[in-house]
Amino acid sequence: MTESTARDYRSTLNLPKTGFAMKANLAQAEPQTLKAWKERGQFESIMAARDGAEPFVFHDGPPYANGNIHVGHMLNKVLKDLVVRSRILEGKRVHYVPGWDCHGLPIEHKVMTEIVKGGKAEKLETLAPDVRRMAIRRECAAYAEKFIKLQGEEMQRLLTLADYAHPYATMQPAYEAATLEVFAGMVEQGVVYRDLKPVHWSIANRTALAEAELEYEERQDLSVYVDFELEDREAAERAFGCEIDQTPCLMIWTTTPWTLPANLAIACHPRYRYALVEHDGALSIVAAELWPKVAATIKAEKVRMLAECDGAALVGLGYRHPFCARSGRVVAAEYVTLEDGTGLVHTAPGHGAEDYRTGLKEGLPTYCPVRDDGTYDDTVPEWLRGLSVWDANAKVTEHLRDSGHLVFDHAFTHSYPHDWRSKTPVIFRATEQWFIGVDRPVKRDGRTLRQLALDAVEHRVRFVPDWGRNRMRGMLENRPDWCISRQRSWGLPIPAFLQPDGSAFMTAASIRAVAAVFAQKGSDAWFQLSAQELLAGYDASKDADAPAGLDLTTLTKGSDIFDVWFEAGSSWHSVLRTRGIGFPSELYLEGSDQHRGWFQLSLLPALAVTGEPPFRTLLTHGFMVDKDGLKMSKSLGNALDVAALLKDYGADVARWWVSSVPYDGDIKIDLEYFRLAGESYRKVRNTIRFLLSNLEGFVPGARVPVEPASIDGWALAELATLQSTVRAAYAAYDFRAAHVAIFDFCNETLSAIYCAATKDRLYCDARDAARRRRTQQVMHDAVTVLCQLLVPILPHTADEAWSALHGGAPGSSVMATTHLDLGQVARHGAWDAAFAVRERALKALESAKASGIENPLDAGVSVGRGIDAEVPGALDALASVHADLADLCGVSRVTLGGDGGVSITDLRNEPRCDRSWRRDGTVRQRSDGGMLSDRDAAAVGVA
RNA sequence: GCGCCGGUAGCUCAGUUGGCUAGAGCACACCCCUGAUAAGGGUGAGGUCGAAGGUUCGAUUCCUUUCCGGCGCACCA
Repeated sequence: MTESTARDYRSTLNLPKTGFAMKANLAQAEPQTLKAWKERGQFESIMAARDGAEPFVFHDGPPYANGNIHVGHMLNKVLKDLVVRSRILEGKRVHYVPGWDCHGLPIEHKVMTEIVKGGKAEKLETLAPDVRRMAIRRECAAYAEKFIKLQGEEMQRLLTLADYAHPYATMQPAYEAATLEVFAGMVEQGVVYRDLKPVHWSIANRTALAEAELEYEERQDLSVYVDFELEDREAAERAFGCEIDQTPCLMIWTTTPWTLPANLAIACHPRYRYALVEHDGALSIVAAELWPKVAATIKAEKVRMLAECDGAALVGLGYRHPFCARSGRVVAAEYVTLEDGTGLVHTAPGHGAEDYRTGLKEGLPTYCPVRDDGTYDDTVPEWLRGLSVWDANAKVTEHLRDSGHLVFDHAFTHSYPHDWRSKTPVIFRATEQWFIGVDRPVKRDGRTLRQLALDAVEHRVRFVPDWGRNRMRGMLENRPDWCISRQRSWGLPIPAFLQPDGSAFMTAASIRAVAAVFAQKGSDAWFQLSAQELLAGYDASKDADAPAGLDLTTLTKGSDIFDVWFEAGSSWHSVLRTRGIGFPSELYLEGSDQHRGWFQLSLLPALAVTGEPPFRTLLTHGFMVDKDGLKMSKSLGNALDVAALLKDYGADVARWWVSSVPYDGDIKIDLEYFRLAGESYRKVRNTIRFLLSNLEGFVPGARVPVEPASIDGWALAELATLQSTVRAAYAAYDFRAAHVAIFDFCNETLSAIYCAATKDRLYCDARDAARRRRTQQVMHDAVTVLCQLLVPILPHTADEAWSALHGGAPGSSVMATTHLDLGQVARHGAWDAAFAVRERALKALESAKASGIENPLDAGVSVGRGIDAEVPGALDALASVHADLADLCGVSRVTLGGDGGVSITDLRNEPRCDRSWRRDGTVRQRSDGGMLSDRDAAAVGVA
């Protein structure tokens, strides 16, 4: 029995064999899979297979149709796909429609930049407004179309499953019409109104500008320190708690003297200290901390600080406007800082964003005496009327100097916004805008949108993670009215008309009439048809809301468009209801920035129009940061390219990584993580490959019975547990838990334990031995279940394995199946004891290596009564699973009995089976001359 | 500046209502197998749980402060 005489039985073994390759080659294979899916009409056939099934309504938030997709899109789209696919496997019908946000400034700005670069801007200016807008819109539409196509392909390359043949786009006529229907509903509910709001205004182009159209340049302005005299000296005495012999003044600082005619209030910080100071005989109030700086700036010589008080004490004091016949009062504002100025802020609600908010809060009018050409109207003192605001700076300053209100003036250089096209400085000017009022009662039930939204967030919407509720509640409590109008070309027109007296005409019925036109011709119709043509379907006599004396022939079209968020925020109607998919949606899933964005701006219209929140669950994910926790950005150079990732690792590995990530909070992303994900993917792949390679020749038919006391029974019970764990994890959107459970099952339960333990029987038992068939049955079940549990994460690999499992049959897809019903799987109680033995045996084997027993098959394990001290009742329990105990420990045999605990016996002196390499006590020379164990002799068919 | 979230082994993460020697995977070290082989298996070494206070018999877990990072909001009169 030396090595030279050992016979080679290799050819008699059932060695693993499969066409399922070890190397996945995803970058090459996935595009082909994708092509095959498309040719087969995978999405359509899955929808057909789920025809009549219970729907799971899930709705895609539209990304902006601009640029290539980035890792943030990848995360978002893959997470969504995990939901789509896992619900389909549960038998649900998921009609998931991908969408794009098309309108808006980023595209218009990009297109305008091209036009300016191409030298076509001047020509554009010569066109009539509608013609010019159409020219811009055509370019924008083409741009959006291009990126919808590009991004759609990139998203499909991620192997996401959706109705890509029929996406929604906010610029589609049907979508636009549906958006107007939502708007009509809101008008009907009485929450839409028109009011003044300050915006960046280009005097040169007489148009409002968005932040992105501003260029900040250095500019020299006149900065002035101005005294506003208090109305009531006694009130000042009370505030400072001392006697004052002359009426003090509030000293403000501004770099825009031209806004002083619109001054309605002076803001102070309620918690700062303010000082009453005497300077060269005058008495002023400024922030205590700033006084030394101010005193130096205004070159005051004789200064004296008389008293101090908190800003809160000043609030409510009245003052006289230095040159307008009215008074103002002191208000509190948290935004007041001590960096510049005097700590008292000149407030003109018609000329500043923060001033405007303060004005709203304090009930001040949004007063703006400046007309669209930058000149004052007739509400200002006569000496200013008709004057340009730029000329007014000097004039106002002179006037203040003459009246003794000017404390100091000097030239001041600062960064100031300019119109990017005309390069002229812009001003803040209040203009008429459309708003959705969150504190106006909704006609249907009398509560306001804010109340409805807070109630929905509190009681009617589930948040994943839960803290999203707090966050959204906070935002809803504080949000101002929603300004929905923009003064741009690339967007959905607000279908308002102007009457000859300048008032707006727009009713629910008139909006619906325009919507019908848009449904046919798209919103371009607004620029191509006359007001009368647009309202052809409108009958004022049937419209109870029509204003008295309405004459349609005198109407002209308004020129505002919607805030793009209104369009996206209408998708619950424009897509879900219009397409009959279902309402409300079970789930909206976006980045946590959408608490303020899409979530909130979908919630408000839906509540106004239907009284229902458009979603039952809001799931948010965090943002990608680099491995040091810093934000991804092109300028930092730490951004990863999706196309490169797919080329290097493939979509399945990328998805495997996404599924492993705890998505609330920041998500660290780095190339290294993809390499690691690739390795753990390979582990799962190889495990499946091993299972498949041992199923060759196994014909699934009548189920082979699986005894709970066998290792196969144990594995089947583990499989059943895995299945329910992973399904529950998917149901709870806990993809990471699903990922970890699947990985641990493949790595530990299967690869380290079950596959290792069953190798011997798979290779050495007779091909059709009952024991081998039983193991194959469980392995077949395992591949089936794993494919189904994995397909949401690894759609390509799962289908590849599925095809291998079914004899390479092309055209079959796991996605067409529902989870295998494993039935009631009994769990035998003896396995806990068996694994306790295994753990001790492995440790003992490790130390036995020192005494020369290096191969576990050269060892036996004996388990005595001693084990009961550590694991009560173990020895008796082990008797029932004795048959598979040696395989479980990887040794040649296990003997039970005696007094010891778990110990290793050296079997190197016993004969070794030439075929199975085991020393199980039955090995002897057989009729063919080989040394074989009983089992192997029978398998080979020798006596 | 304000609101929300996170900071546990080299890395990615678990740690239920405060309580047995703080867990897992990867990576690492050593070893085995060579009939899953550009595979597989075993054993082991890694942590003052961001920092500082406090409550408690006891705190990674509760409270306060602080530092670092992210998202959102606001701001530069």
